[in-house]
Amino acid sequence: MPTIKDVALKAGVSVTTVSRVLNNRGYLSEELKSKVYGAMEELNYRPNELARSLSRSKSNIIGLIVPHVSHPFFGELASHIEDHAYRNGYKLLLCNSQLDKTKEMDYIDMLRSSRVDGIIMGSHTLEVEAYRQIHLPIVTFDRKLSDNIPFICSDNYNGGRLATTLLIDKGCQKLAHIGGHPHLDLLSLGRYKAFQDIAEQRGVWYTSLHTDINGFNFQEYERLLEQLFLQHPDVDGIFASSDIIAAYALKACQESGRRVPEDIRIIGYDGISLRGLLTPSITTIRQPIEEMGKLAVDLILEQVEGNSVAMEHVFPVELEEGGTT
Amino acid sequence: MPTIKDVALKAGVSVTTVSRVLNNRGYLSEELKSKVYGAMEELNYRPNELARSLSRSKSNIIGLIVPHVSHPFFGELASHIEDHAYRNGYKLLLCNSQLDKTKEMDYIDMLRSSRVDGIIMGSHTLEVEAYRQIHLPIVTFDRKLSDNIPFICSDNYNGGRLATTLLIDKGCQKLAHIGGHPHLDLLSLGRYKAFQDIAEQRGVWYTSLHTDINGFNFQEYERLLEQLFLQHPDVDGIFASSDIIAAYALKACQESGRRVPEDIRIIGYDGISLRGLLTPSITTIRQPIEEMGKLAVDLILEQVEGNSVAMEHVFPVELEEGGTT
DNA sequence: TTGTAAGCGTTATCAA
DNA sequence: TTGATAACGCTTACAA
Repeated sequence: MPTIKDVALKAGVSVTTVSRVLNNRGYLSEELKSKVYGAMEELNYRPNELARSLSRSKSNIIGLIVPHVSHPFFGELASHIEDHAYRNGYKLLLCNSQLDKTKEMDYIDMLRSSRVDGIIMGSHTLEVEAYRQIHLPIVTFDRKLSDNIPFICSDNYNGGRLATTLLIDKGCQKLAHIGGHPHLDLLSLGRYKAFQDIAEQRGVWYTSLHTDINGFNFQEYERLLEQLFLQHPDVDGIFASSDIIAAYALKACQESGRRVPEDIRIIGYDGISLRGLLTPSITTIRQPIEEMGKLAVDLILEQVEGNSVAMEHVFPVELEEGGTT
Repeated sequence: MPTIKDVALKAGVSVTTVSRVLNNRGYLSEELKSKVYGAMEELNYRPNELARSLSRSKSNIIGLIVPHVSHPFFGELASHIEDHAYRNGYKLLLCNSQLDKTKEMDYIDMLRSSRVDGIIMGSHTLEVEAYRQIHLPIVTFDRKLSDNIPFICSDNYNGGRLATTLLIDKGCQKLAHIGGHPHLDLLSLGRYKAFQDIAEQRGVWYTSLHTDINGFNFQEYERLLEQLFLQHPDVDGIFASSDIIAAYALKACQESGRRVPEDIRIIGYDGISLRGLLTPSITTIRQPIEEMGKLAVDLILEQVEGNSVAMEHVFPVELEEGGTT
């Protein structure tokens, strides 16, 4: 591969000049520019980003850690993050933690070693202290790690309120909530909190199930629903904390002969675009995934530029009725 | 951030020695090792991968270009690629081309500038020549670009044969195929070819629809199905070239009062894990996505190490019956 | 306006 | 067994 030296030689100038042309710094005559560009063209020269990054102490890489990109919510989020990063001249290093502590820690180390300019955390299996040690621009999703790490989330409590209220207004009398493990003190617990509050305020019976700490296991969702219907066959309203869980709930209902929404109503959370592919399409609480992804990138960029950023970024949610309520 | 120099100073040795310890090269007394490791520990030292990469001319990064990670098939594929790369000490740079020529070309340039060790291409919107110019270890999915670029695909023709045969054996008499744009000379066209061949051999009527060149637009799938049922309301068998398209077909059937599989049968392709979430679950031709992803990484690694690799990697497919046939 | 030379943090080649 | 020192390819004072 040709280097800046080769270009300089061919153009009959110094490397400094080539570098200047490359970065458009200082006064450069048109003649000089075209001479240098010509040489680059001829040699099919591509500046070595590794060298640039080393020299500038800036890699233009953002690390993204999520549990699984194959989970539709994170897939969509990652897509938006990638696109926004791209538009800002950044590259994205993709890390699936699989909610494995070791892998997540490994990745944090790798990202630091790779001198990424910032990390977007969509997975949080470690102790708060581990994140504090990162000393790099960070943004997290759905978790408040400390007072000086910005986080992005949807208005979980309001989402939970909307969902629960809808179920009750439609006449449900025995509610169930299915969500992630509460031990992970995620902000999404607000959904559950609202569920409890509203159900109690309205005097409606409710129960709750959750995945084990590893979450995101599709088979587990099936198991949970089996369990629910075994213990409480007369549940007539389910608030699932993700559209995927809601989809499994729908499936379990259909397979057990329950009519949706006549016998039992279901509402999910997230608003993934795949929800429209089910029949009936799932009623959900939509988070603005694209805007949230964009903001994550913006917050990293702001921090990279040394600007201070707000810590709390709560996005409004919207009830989107499908056919399951 | 502390550098190797700081470690050397603190340990009272030269940087060469620290580097040796870091890379475990040559004879190193236990005493020396622990002295150096101790210093690293104390300083919380992390080797700078940018510097290492520059010096070794090897980044340990693989670039992955796909149309959209948010598409379940590519999401799963990306997950497996990521995990296998991780297990081999490689990082993954994620690029969504969105089937946009400019973006794809941009990314190829970015990846070359970033000195990635290889590129896995799951998107191909450019002319063959553009890929030939890359001069880097490459692997492609579902497309043969030239005689010396290895490719990975499933046994598309056999998959198409299995799918079509099943529909006909079950009694379908008017078949429809829905797939991607045939202009992209992808190997997945083999599915359609088999569909035609078998239908003709068996003397069954058939028609075919395809997306426009940009593909992967969920709304377009809905439009295509509307069109199909308008023109051929009596179609009783659909072979969709992806499970997602099949899911939209299922939805369209259910919404138009067609009973599946009584009135019309549907079979998809891919075997994404989300297919189980639909009711009824979709019959599909399963590709071994995990193995294919792993092989992609392995083929890059082999090339990186200078070994020659086979060019054709065709994976067997499996018919997996769900409730739509 | 252009060039020289010293970094950036490693690894690798020689000597000692 | 360890250590100077020159790369790796680029940016950036500082000079000219």
